[in-house]
Amino acid sequence: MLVAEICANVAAKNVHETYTYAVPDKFKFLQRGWRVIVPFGHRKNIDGFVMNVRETEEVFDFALKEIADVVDAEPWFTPEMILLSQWLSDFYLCPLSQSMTLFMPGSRSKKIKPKFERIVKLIGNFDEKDFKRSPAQLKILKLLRECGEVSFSEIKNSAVVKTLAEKNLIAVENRRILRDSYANIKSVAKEITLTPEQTAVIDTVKLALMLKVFQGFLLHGVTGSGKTQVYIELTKIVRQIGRRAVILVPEIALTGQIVQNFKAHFSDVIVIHSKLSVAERDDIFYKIRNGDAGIVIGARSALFTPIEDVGLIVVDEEHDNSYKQESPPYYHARIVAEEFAKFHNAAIVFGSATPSIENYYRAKIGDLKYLELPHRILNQPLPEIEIVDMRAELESGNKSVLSGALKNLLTETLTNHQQAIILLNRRGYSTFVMCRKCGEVIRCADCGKTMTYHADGTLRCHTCEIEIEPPKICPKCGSNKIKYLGAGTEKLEQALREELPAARILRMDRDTTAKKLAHEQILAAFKRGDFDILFGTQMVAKGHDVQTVTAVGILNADSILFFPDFRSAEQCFDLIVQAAGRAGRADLSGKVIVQAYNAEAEVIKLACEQDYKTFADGELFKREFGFFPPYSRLVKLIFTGKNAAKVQDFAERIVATFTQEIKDVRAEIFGPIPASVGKLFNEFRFAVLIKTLDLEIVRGFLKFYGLHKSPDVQIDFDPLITN
DNA sequence: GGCACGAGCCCT
DNA sequence: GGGCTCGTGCCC
Repeated sequence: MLVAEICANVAAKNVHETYTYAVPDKFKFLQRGWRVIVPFGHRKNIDGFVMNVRETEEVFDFALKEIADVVDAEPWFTPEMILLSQWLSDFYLCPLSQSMTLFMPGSRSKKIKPKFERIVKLIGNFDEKDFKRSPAQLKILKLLRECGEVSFSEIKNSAVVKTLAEKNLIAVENRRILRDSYANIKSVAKEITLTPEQTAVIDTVKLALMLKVFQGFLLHGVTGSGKTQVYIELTKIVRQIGRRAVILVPEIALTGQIVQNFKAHFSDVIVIHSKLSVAERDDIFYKIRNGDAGIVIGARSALFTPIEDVGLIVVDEEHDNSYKQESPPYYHARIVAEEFAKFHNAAIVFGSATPSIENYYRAKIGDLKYLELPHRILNQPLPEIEIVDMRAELESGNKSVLSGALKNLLTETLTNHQQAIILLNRRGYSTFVMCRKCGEVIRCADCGKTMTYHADGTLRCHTCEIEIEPPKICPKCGSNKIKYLGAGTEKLEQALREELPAARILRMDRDTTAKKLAHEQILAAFKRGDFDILFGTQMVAKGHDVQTVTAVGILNADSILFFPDFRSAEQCFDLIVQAAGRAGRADLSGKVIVQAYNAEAEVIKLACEQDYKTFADGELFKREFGFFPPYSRLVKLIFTGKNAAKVQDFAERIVATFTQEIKDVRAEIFGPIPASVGKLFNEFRFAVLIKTLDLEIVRGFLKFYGLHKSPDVQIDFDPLITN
């Protein structure tokens, strides 16, 4: 009897095992990797993934059910996809179905109808004089002689097509249309002379590419040092030896530029993004499976395609937090990408102007090979940075969000017909609403975070997206002394309009980019020169390269430092250096104004000097002392439930048990404390943090107590924030 | 996740 | 005794 081990794709944390099903004769072609439909429990139509097929005489002590149907016409999962799924499930303690579902972006298995187009083609020879009395036929034949082939829908006369087909002069065939929303991006490769630094970097990685072995590199290149060109040259090498490349970027919407650059050099670039429709995704996977994609570019999800024989994987802007998935299984694309590279015997290049402290450390101890691009291309200097102390500004009577120095810089920029970028990392108008009498701050009734006032007159919670009317009197003391404090991007907008009325300004934050292509449209308009000042949240500081930007303003540069977290200094440093890096990238020199209340903070100073190594070494010293990554690995547990006391009690018992059992390795456990999002969807949340030298022991503990199967516990390996 | 099953508890 | 909720275990 032929049976199959099936991974049932149910969204249940506690279904980790595979199930045995009978394979009916009509499906005896099934193999590992196929997607099927199976009955499961009381449900008739569950997606299943075939993990194994075998012949057996075994007698089962339960009634075997039969596989009901198959989903596709070929296996969906390649061997590499299954290996990576299994690795994810072992590392992150998630059900296999969950990690395998990552390889089906968009949705569950669906029988997608491929889109076909009817094409009319010329297949025979004809003589024009034979068609004197059939002008309609002649017209079509001439059209086809000119164009080769034409879409059926363009020829409105189907009767004539039929006649010509019967004469064997033309053929009508169905061709699969591959939907690709990035198909229209085209540009021309510019002739580029590589700098000696770029050449040296390329030569080093080339060795690993030629050897077809796994090796990790950290490419530390200052902003504007030409990292993208390095990626392109490496991709050329890997394509020459017949292997493929995967290029990961933090957020595809903000990096249209890299797509453009690659498309200028290569004809077989595929772009993956999370907003792919199921149909688009199927078409793209089909192309990749056929081997028609030599280069896959995309965000995290670009790791989860059927691509084979990959020789190079690039993680661009590797320090970026969007590489961390903030929903189960909470994977970090930086970690997964490296595993992916190992399975493919590929080289992996982590690139950044501000490498993550983790990877900087690995480069220091030789775990990654360190490559450096310390200068901008064309020897353009790094921008000049000035720190403005906003407390002094306030004392001198300037209450605006714009300091005098920034206002002067912007005025000068406008006069010179150049462009400016301003970063303010809070959206909305006022970032909090407070009663001046009793000090009460309006908080979200659901999660307890401070609510933000928006210019449209609403108070919003940026975590739960709850919207309320701002209260006229204080809900606590009844006073009417309600004050709107703290500046967001909307208030900045108002200040710019009032103080620089001639400037054409453009806001970019989550509120103005809600639509699918809004990011690209905003950046394109700014690049065309339709606007003088682009301002908004940190998305204005990411990756893009606008040649005429000479001025950058960073407001509330130190605001991150008020969130006490072991990574806040790193975040602050990255933000300043990355934002400053947008200035003066072509032959125009750049100037940057950094506004801060805590202007003498060491991080601000080092960031303004762009002294990465001093900063990173100091950070390493602090982290070693505090037993934080890279000197430990973190595991965060979030316990949830409707009854706060019960949740806390359970978490406390787990912490006590851990403390007792895990004595012989260096591991520390902290908490429970109310999580940073203390309440969500009407459930209370408590955080527990584990620091360890040995993740395997922690995994063993979590598994022994079944925490990975509990719907009330979320496990986050390598969390971004600790609570 | 979704459902069946059984323990515990209240009702007239 | 019947019917309700809630916690628990299983799904091949």
